[in-house]
Amino acid sequence: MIALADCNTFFASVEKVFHPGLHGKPVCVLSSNDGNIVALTSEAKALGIKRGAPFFQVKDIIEKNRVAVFSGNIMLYAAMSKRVQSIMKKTVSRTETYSIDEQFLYLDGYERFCDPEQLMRDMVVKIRLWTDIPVSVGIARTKTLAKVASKFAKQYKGYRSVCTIDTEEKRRKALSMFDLADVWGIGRKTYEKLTALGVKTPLEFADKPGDWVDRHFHKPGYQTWLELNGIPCIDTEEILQRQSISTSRSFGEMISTKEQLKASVAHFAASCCNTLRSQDSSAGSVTVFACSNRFREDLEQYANMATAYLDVPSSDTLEITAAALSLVDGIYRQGIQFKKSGVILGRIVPGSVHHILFDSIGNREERVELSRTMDLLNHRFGIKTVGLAVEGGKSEAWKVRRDHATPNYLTDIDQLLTIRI
DNA sequence: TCTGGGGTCCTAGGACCC
DNA sequence: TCTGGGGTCCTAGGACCC
Repeated sequence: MIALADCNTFFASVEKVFHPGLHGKPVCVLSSNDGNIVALTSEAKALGIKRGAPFFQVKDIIEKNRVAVFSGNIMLYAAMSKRVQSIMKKTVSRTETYSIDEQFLYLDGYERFCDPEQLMRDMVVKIRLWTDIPVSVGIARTKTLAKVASKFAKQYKGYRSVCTIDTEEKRRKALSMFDLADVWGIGRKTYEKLTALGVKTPLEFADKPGDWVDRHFHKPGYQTWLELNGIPCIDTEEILQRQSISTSRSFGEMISTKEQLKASVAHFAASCCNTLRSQDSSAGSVTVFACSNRFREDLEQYANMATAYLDVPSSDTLEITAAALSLVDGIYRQGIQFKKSGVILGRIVPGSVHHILFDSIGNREERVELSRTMDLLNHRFGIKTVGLAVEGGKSEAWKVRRDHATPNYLTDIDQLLTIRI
């Protein structure tokens, strides 16, 4: 059996930990640039606010109902996620991190000396006590069914945070009641296609013949079908090395000069390189993209991207930034109001330094050491204590807007929570 | 006025090989 | 005038996830 432990409305729950007065009140967390709603409590949902909605479109509801609003603070959420994860990892020996707020826990063997459901229930209580984060757990034979179970655990208080699908009867009942569009692996397109084919519930889908599913939905749909029928097939291996690393942002204000675009790209390239080195790896390709504001129909639309391949995989900020900047020359266009740009590093391989026989760069060790020293200074004295001059000053127009930010309570000694008595 | 970011996997089709 | 078959690798784009 496998369990999925899911933090309830995670980002909003973290904000509530540090703002205890918000208990039982509507809370929303915003995406980068305060653009969209990315997390919201049930109280906020009850007001008609939907996940993904642009902030400006629901501003009236938010102000009228005094909904608490926070700019997303991913550093804070990642730090809290680690604390929650560490409790889960101490509870079960084999776990797998699926996302910032979800963890799979392998329960095979535990039934020999305890009740797995009780084990999970005790874990949920402990997490609540130690971190104040509410968690729901679903237990079943496959990951997809465990996801279904966790939604039931969240939805119905009677389960006391843990729901188990361990019999054929429970599986069929759960799938007959579950919303087809909420099944893991069934997105908008697949849902539309299934509906058009007359399939209305996950149970009807699971009861279709396998070759019918394979013909219409190929491998991904077939895997979901197997999992819904209790046959595990979604890979359980931990992904040790990421295949790409990217940084991109929508700008606070649109920009039009090549210098500004280059400053943003240099900034994102440096950020990608930092991630690259932090996991002791190198990249073999650099992709740069930039585009205009797709919502402004009155302006000329433009989007372009370009990729450079490095002779030797590298994690050197100077080399990768230089490659990224020369790509900007190819995709920049005068007269375009740019709204977003980004850098994607690909062909990731282990190791920070690589060599070939005939190398145009002779001192790779020293150059990566220079980059590492910059990482160290920025870590010790704050982000962007040192950087490349081409990244520009602190108040660039392309910087994001964060009007409702919570401090980094857990990761910055200067931003600890202050309590007045 | 204001509309997110970071990933993975699959597939079709083109380029290339013998 | 007639112009194959089988295979691999790579890439772009789509679909999906949180």
